[in-house]
Amino acid sequence: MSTTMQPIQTNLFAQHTVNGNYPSMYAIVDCNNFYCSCERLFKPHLDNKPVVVLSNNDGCIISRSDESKLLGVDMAGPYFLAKPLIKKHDVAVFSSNYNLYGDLSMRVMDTLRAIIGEQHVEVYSVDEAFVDLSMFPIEELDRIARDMKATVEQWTGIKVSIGVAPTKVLSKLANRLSKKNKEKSGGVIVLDTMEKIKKALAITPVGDIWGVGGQYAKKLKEQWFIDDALQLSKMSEEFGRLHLGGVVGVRLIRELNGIASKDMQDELLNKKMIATTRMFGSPVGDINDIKEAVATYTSRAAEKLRRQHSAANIISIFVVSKEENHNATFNRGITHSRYTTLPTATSFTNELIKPAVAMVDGLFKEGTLYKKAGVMLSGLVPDASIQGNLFIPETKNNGRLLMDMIDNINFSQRDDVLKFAASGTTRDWKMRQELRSPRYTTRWEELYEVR
DNA sequence: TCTGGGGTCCTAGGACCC
DNA sequence: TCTGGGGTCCTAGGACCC
Repeated sequence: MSTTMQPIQTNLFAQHTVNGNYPSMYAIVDCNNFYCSCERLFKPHLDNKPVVVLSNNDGCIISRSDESKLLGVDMAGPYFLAKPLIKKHDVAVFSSNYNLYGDLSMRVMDTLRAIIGEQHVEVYSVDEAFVDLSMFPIEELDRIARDMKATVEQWTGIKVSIGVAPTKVLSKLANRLSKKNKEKSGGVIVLDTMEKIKKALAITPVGDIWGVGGQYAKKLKEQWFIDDALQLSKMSEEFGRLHLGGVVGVRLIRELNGIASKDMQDELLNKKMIATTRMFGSPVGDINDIKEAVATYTSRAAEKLRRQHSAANIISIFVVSKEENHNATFNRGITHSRYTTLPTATSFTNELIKPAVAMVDGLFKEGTLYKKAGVMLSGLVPDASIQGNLFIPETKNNGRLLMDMIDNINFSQRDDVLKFAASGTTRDWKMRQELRSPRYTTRWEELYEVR
């Protein structure tokens, strides 16, 4: 081997830089402990106090403030296991309040769009957005990122961390490091030289790379002794193809080497699948309760469907039974599912509820307890009944008007004021949400009072 | 007693068609 | 005596994400 041989990423960077600059630079803007921050925004007395937010049904912990993390409260751990610790340290606990989080998320994203321009912002999740900064000179990026952070925090009250790098995977890596050492980074890390990138890769465990989950991390360590991101970055693209999910793995290796392989995506306006699934508040053994739940989830899914002006060709439902011979560590239950291909694509709640409820009969077993059910709509196509279509009988168009009316009323109330009879009215199966905070920003009667 | 919900992308393999 | 090959669609399942 000749001594002039360079590590592979050196060569790749050399090929893909222009005048020493990188052709692309992405920022990931990530809200810190988002759900906890939202809860705190209206309860200033919780600043610097430990806070956690629970999943639906108060099952798992899905957001922790820094103080809770320090106390050792596990992420995604079951609430009941953490309860002693939470009690002992007087941690503030909230059921999730998605109306509130959705509204604050929108404000954060609108702020980013206002600063950088709509076309350069890609909303990635409720608390994260990629921002394309390729058009700015590289030496300006640190200042721009810090300005962005300060503005978002000032306008919305939500604290954010920012990572900037030539690819999305590297920007996520930078973002993670900025959070690990907030004092030093000030919540912003810019990886704008190869030296910085290498250093960052070397101190990132392979399982903390965006796109490497538990399965891959285990495999990489056990079979190839790959522990950190720098080691993985030196593997060939073919290695990625063979062992990390085909083209997904190839892209991952390239991104680690500074070659942007995940483009900015247009806002995903139309989903390809729509699901509404829930755990029950307590196990359910009555077929009529299951039918009510399925009908309700179908209504909700159909609303989502109409909101994106789609119609579904396929509806499937599933139920999860409580496992009888369960052991303590693995009690996930068994999933039973059915699907129906509809005669024509539809977005009408009543046309979807009928087959959905009918499928329950095929799945339900007397004497079994169920803990979860769900409805999925797929085979989505544009909704032909949206504009009055001459070739569709008039009754069909009336159906569309009825759906619009129901959606408008329900949307304005943000609740199920109008629903179909099949959804029932008792709802024994409803999820628990004992600890929900008021929906300050979306319900008039729950508005935050300033004194 | 008790462990969320809603998505994405990709691949393999079978069915079917010409 | 002897039975192709390529394309496309669909479904199941595995991985990942927040």
